[in-house]
Amino acid sequence: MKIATFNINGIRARLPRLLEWLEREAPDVACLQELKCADEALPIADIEAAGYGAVWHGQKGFNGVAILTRGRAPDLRRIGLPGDPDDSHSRYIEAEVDGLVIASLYLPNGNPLGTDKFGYKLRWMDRLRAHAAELLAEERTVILAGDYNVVVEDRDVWSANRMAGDALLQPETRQAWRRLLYQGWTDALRALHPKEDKLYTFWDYTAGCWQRDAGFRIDHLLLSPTATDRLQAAGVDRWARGEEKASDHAPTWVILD
DNA sequence: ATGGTTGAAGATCAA
Repeated sequence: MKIATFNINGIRARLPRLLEWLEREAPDVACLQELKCADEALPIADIEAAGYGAVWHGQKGFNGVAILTRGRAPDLRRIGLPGDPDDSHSRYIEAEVDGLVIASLYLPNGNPLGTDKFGYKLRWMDRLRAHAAELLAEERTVILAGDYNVVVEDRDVWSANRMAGDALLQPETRQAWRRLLYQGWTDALRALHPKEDKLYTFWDYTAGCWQRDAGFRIDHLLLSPTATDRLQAAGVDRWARGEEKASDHAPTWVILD
């Protein structure tokens, strides 16, 4: 069973890229982020024609998350993280698929530092950790997949020095990541590629970042203990980033037996 | 030196 996460950066502008990737890689589950469209504007007919069902939480202009499943629609479990009824951002959706609990999440970027955007990021991470603890307490097989906007280690970015002032690699950001992981989650890509220094999943559009492989590893799949027991493979579909009119992220995936 | 690019909205913001 192949489960992927893909920050699509505008599902309408990127629809040909999405359909091409679904056909070529045939993921059983595709967690999407940055739909950048309202609920009613999602091109569901095209997705269904490609053989996928979906649940989604859109938002006009920015954010927006979805879970696509091959053959049929997933069973929706939750839209939005608990803990802040005033949070209007569409950044979390959770569904059940073949006995697995799967979440598609778009963690706040948090830039620039010195604004409430960074505080919002850290508060959102607190809420994610609280909800993740509840999922583990259910003893279900869980995959938390998405754009975490967290550079876990210095080697997960092309230049930690040049990016030192970025919200993605602040000590507070990494501390919040570790608090989440130490509940018992496994960072699937890193677990299967412990020595690989360029497991990048994102390359900025500017300054020739893609051409000189100046990337970031920020799209992650966190696996619960019983999901980790089933982990067979993990990777990044780098080819997708090199296509015309590509998203700035590449699809990132795991295979469970 | 505060650059560079993209999408969606709309004459700017978020990334």
